[in-house]
Amino acid sequence: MITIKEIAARLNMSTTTVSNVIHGKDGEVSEETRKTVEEFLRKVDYVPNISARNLAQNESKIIGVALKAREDKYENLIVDPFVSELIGGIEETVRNAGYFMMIYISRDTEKIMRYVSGWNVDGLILFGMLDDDGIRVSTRYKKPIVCVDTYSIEGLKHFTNVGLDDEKGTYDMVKYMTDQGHRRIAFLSDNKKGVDLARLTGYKRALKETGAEFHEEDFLQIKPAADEIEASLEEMCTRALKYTAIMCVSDLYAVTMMSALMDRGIRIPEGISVAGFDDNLLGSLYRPALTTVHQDVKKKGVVAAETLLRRLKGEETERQIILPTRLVIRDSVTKPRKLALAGL
Amino acid sequence: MITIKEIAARLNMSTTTVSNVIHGKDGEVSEETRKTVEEFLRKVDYVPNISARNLAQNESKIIGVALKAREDKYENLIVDPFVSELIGGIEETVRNAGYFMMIYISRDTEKIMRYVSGWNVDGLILFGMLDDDGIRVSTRYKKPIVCVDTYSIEGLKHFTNVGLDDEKGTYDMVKYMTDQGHRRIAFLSDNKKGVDLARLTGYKRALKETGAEFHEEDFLQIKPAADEIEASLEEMCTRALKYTAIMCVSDLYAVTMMSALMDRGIRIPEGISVAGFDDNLLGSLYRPALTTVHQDVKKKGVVAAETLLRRLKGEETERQIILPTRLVIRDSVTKPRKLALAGL
DNA sequence: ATACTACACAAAAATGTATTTGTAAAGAGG
DNA sequence: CCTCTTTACAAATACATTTTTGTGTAGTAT
Repeated sequence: MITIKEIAARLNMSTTTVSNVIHGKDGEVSEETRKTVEEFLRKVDYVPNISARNLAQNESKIIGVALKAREDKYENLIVDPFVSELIGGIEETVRNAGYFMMIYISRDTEKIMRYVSGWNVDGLILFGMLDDDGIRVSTRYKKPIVCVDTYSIEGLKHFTNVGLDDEKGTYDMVKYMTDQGHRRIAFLSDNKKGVDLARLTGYKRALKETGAEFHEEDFLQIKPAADEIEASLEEMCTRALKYTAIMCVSDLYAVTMMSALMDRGIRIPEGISVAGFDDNLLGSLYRPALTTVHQDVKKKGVVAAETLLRRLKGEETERQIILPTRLVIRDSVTKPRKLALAGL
Repeated sequence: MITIKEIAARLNMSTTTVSNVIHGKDGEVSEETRKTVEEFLRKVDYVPNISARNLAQNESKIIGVALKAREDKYENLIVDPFVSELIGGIEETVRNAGYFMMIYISRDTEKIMRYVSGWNVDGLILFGMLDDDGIRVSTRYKKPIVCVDTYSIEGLKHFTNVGLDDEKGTYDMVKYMTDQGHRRIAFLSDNKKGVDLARLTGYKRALKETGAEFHEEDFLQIKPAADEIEASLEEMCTRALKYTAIMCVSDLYAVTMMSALMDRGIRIPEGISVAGFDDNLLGSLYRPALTTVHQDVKKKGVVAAETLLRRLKGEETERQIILPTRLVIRDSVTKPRKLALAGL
């Protein structure tokens, strides 16, 4: 790779002049030499060394995306459709602004932050990082941070968050179900933290408005780990018979559940109605097509990145940006059947 | 961020000594000073500046992943399940070897290669880049390149390729179908290039062995662009009636097709058998569960990355690495029905 | 006692930029 | 004609490392 220095030498001028041409500092350089240099640059196909530039300017033009891996889910987070769509949105935005995206995945937040400092990353987008440990580590980092989908109280104090009105999402959907006549509605998820908790809360609120009461047993806790999923599904299906509808915390679980139910001879939606949350390809291609709560994941990434970029330009930004949800009515929810186990 | 220089100043020693401790060059430094330095390093939480290191060593510890975006598919490539799984495999491998992954997506190969040189990327993984233009640009880059799934003759001359036995994959599946008694089998894809061509070839070969002849009309060309997909699906479904089975070039298309057919009252597999290729989550969760050709996409990424890393260590590697496929028999293919339009 | 070697560290150079400071030459204003 | 400013460029410095070369001291061999 040819360097600015070498170019300067070959043209018998100083690096300053070449650098000035490259940065289009007109007025600092005569029309004639500008042309000479520009022509030469094109001829030798000059590309500036970014490491050197970073060093000289003390900025990296890198946006870091830090993902804390969870034990039980996918062994590799990027494969999660949510994550890949999110990253897609970030990448596109960041790239168009002349930045690069660098992804860090680990369970070890310390390690993540070492990379981040090592590369002198200009700004950081956090996903799934904000447990107590993650917050402690992240606050040490003195550059702009935006996090996605965090409900950590402590985290919200420190960082800008881009999230979703999760609570309203499930509220609207469960309201839609109760309007259809459903009264016995279960909620299926694998945990009760963060996003899942918010969705659970919306479900409870809508349920309460019908006068129905939430019992702990209405929470179907699925175990997604590969060695437990089959047994878990078996249990879910038996317990599901007591309900006319299931509100699932994600499309993935909704589709998984529908398949498990159909495998056991239960028809969807005639037997049980099932609703999802996210609005993936998965649910739209499935038959019956999934009734679900739409969120624009890519946009989440775009907004997170845009917000970060604005912070990098010195602008102040909102502390919380909440994206809206929207009901997508398809075929997996209908009016309730008579209860299979009537009288329960 | 504290620098080596500052540390040296504070401890009244030279940067050389600190650097030697950091790099564990025993024998170059006394036991005592080593301890002093190590302790101090820990205390101030020193992290080396990677840009500076890159500059000094003329290596970046970055593995670039270059993806040439296609017009008609997803607006953002990372969202493609294949791509995200591939990237997942690469990221994991590369990270464990102490490298970083940097993704470049563009339709403009020139632009991609400018980034690559700018960052002084140590090695490159190419996907979908090797059209004529891409090859011209890529061969200018003088560091190791590994490409994934390329069938470009010219490309194979220049670079190591990690691919799949696509031809055998469809061959095996179509053989399985003909063994079940199918004779009229269509092939569904959106193009006839590269991977798709190889899969088409395998299909033709298996077909030929039954004595059946391939007619151009047996190739169902789907148009996946958002504004054409509906009309295209309508056409596909009508044309599909002349067959007892469809070999689809991907799980995504298989599932899309199954839904379209079922929406028109055709039962799968009783009405028409459908087979896919890739073995996604999509197909395994669908009902009827998709009979498909399995490939290990993540492994493709891992192998590509490993091969590249070996090249970086100076090892010679094979020019072509072909991963195997495997039939996954589920529920979407069964023995043929009587032909709906018998006598055609 | 002299020369050589090993040790432990320091000083300096190099990596490729950007930026700051410096400097001739030309032109303008009085 | 002298001073001041502008123009167009050059030289030097800084960025944080790594690497090469240098140096003083102590120990060892002759």
